[in-house]
Amino acid sequence: MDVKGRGGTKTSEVQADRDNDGENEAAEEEEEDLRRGPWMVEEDFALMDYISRHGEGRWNSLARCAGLKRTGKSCRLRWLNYLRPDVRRGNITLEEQLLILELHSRWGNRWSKIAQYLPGRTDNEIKNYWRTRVQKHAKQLNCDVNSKQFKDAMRYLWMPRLVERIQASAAAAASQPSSFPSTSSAGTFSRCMTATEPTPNFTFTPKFPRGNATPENSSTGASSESFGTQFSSGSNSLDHFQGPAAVMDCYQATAKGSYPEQSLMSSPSDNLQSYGADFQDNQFWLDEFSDNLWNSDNVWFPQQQP
DNA sequence: AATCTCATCAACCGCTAGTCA
DNA sequence: CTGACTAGCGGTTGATGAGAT
Repeated sequence: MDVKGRGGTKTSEVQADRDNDGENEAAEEEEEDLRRGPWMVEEDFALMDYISRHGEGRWNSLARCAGLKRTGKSCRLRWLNYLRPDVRRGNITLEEQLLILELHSRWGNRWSKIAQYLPGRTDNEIKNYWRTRVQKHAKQLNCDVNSKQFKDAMRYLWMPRLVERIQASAAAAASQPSSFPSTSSAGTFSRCMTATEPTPNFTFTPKFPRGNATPENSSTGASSESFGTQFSSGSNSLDHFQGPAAVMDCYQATAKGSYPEQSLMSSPSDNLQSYGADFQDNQFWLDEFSDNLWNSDNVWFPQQQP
């Protein structure tokens, strides 16, 4: 990582950036104490050790007290994106892809909000996924990622295809004599998860959201009982969001040309009924797109790695 | 074997909103 | 009310590794 030699401590962290473009000597004097770039193992240990003893707190003072020559901002980011015990590493699963697509269509680039519904995943990770996979493909198709065409393609082609793959994986897993240990999660989503993760070498204990606070209007938030129940436990801003299983139901129905009685989306302007009409309008374009889609599965559905 | 290209992702930046004295 | 400070968000950058040439 490039060390630009800008920034500073405490107030100067932001202020130095804004005021002097690295020419303020006082700020520079302060910042020479600060480390930037990749974290060293010792730093990670120091941060983890401090948080395990004292918990998270005010990040700037935490950084100082832990003896870290880092900004509080940097410590916070390192903890949230990498060191937190419940951070989930590894490939984004098909189910997670489906959720990301669905939630992004609903909320746009609200990465942290989307991340709340993918326990263990960070906003950064989801954002990276979107940029590297989704935007890349939009680019290949010469259409804007925010265009109606691309969104329709996602909804009518990519997402149903994801559902197919999830089902296929689930079926394959079911036919195998328990070669994978069952996870603690119940429900459609978690059943599928085992199929795409041959080596689940982590203990998945989702916290919701961000590991501690009350989940968005959920009373069952900290429970690790079930992916599914967590998703369906919210009620406020998610409205009638039914969780991954409902997402899958919707797209199964859509793929078959029928629509569920209860829309996944609560907004009248954003429900599957209207998608049906839109679908007719865009049939021609989607047909072409579909060809492209089937010919580039490796882009849409990169191989899961062990 | 060397070099180039591309994809990925950790870490940074700027900005905004919230909190508190 | 105001200003200082902090936390958190979304956008961007750059290091790195893998695959292609």
